Amino acid sequence: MARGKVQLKRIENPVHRQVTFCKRRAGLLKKAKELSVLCDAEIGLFIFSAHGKLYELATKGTMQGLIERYMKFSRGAQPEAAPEAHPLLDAKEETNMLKQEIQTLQKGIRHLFGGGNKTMTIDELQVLEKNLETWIYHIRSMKMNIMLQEIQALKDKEGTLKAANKYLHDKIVENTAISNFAQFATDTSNSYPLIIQDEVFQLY
Amino acid sequence: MARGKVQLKRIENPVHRQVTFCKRRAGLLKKAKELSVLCDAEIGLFIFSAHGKLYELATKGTMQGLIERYMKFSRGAQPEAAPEAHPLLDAKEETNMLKQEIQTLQKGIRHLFGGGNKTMTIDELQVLEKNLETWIYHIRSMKMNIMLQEIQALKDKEGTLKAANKYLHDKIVENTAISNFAQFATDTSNSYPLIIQDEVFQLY
DNA sequence: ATCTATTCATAATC
DNA sequence: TGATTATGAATAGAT
Repeated sequence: MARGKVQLKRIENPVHRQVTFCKRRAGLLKKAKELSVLCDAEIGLFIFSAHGKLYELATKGTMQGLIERYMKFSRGAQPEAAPEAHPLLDAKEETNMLKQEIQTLQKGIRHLFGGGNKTMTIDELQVLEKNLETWIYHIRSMKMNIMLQEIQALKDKEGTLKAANKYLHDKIVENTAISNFAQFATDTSNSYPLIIQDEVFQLY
Repeated sequence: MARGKVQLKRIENPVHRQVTFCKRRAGLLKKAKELSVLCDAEIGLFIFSAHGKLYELATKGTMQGLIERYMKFSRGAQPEAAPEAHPLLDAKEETNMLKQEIQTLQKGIRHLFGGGNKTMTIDELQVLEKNLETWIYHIRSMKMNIMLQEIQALKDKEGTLKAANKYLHDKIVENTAISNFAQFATDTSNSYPLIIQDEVFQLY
């Protein structure tokens, strides 16, 4: 924020990191108190430093009380489903946070594909590369999830089919035994196939 | 903070209070995230608005996990006041994390590609992943090029400096030989250094 | 810790 | 609400 724009990544120099941690921690606690006073809000905040030290703020009563209130609140909204709802997170905030990243990405993409004439610095490229790697990671997670779901669905379907198959097979054996008792146990090479094509069953 | 110094007391005008609450809440959450990223800290933050709405941030894992850590930390040996929900926590935690990741990803992609609201299929993801890999490849090439250029520039500069250095060294030897012929070839240990600091030459 | 040049956040305004 | 802008705050880097 001063004398140099901040990079939104872990500060590698441990001295700088510690100093920044002290300063920003103080700033954050101050801001939290201000918000609580100005707007009549209850705020619970705890910060674990990288080395495990705890700093906390509870603007009303104790942290315990606030945590209990939090528990009650978030339990209430626990039951599953509601896939398209965005109950807690302010979508706008998240969007704004993403905007900066996306701007960098778009700048990069424009440069790569749109003939943008502005040169990117190596730092910008570094940021862009890191973002892309993150995106790929997310995408791979999503793909993995989708594939796992599909596998599960296929397994379920397989189970259903096998059950139906067995049922039909039994039925056929039974019918065959009744209608043509003479052939019983003489020729299995022409028996109905154990595996039946999926298309036979219109499951859905 | 702007256009008027802030009074550290509850804002009485409800409209102003609401507006300020929104803005400062966003700012506080942002600052908390920044601190967490920059300084490698874990932060839990929850805000109850005056009307009871909850806003929360957990920088690592879930708020549940952070609260548990907080509990352990702040009261090492007290009886459990939160008896609920120990067994399922891990699975739920993982699920919640994935959901959040996916939501973030979807929002980001929506923005990245111009605001389409569609959910992505696995094929689309495949395409996206491939594109991202291509972009990363391009970016790495660009970085490589820039670095190679810089290396070449440095080599050029080195060459220039060495040439200048040699020229000056020759000059000095020549002058020494002329002005103090008696010392010629008698004591080389005090001769001028072959390597001269870069600062001597103001090349630009 | 203190100082200062900058960037950032945001109160007021539209 | 969503922008815009002027200004106060926060703070990165230097001392």
